[in-house]
Amino acid sequence: MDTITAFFSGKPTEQITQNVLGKLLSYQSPSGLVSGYIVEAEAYLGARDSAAHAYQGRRTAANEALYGAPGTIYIYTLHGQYMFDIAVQPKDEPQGILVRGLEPVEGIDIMTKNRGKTGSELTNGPGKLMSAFGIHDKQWNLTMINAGPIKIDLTTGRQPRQIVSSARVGVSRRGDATDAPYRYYVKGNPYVSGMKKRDVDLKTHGWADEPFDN
DNA sequence: GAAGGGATCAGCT
DNA sequence: GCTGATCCCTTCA
Repeated sequence: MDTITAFFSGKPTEQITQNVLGKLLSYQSPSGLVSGYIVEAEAYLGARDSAAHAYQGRRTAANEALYGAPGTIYIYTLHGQYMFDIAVQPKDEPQGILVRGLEPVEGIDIMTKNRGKTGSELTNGPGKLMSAFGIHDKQWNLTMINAGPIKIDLTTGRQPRQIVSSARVGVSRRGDATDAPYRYYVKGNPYVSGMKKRDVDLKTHGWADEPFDN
């Protein structure tokens, strides 16, 4: 079993979602390399999760990637924005992780140009981070992570000081699972969506290792 | 700096 | 037609 398969299966999706926090997500874009540490993600638990795209086994051309092998990339649009998911659990078990926030590392100049914004506004939301990466289509939907230009580095990365869980964003009036605490984020990181300025830890950005200057 | 509402569009039904 | 796993701008503090 390769490392991607092992990382994205064999344990509860809630746990995998917490494990991706601090991992480096990168994209070798036509304009250059862009990357960032994952600081916020949500778990979607498939057929039994009333907030999930695969609730009650719903399966269409659009959400087919959720049924793929662990590590399959699921890209879909919402309100004209592109969202980035990673399918987890074995093939035909349609669970997934939505990446909602990144702390930029490489290609910050490219992301600034793509977004027309600066600072935490670069990547503090699921549509924003895709826009920052310059991804405006579903070209990589259904492809495997680490097999193409989109990669996740499972061997290095940073350690969150504290992980906070909350209800998922944008899933009001979605049945029993509406209030389930399947959103996880790095406490105090400025690139978490909706993070209030007074809750940001300017010194560490919520990481346990080396401190920041800015 | 918080809150509210319009924009926007692919993928259903 | 209608609906969001959203974003952005405007308004009011």
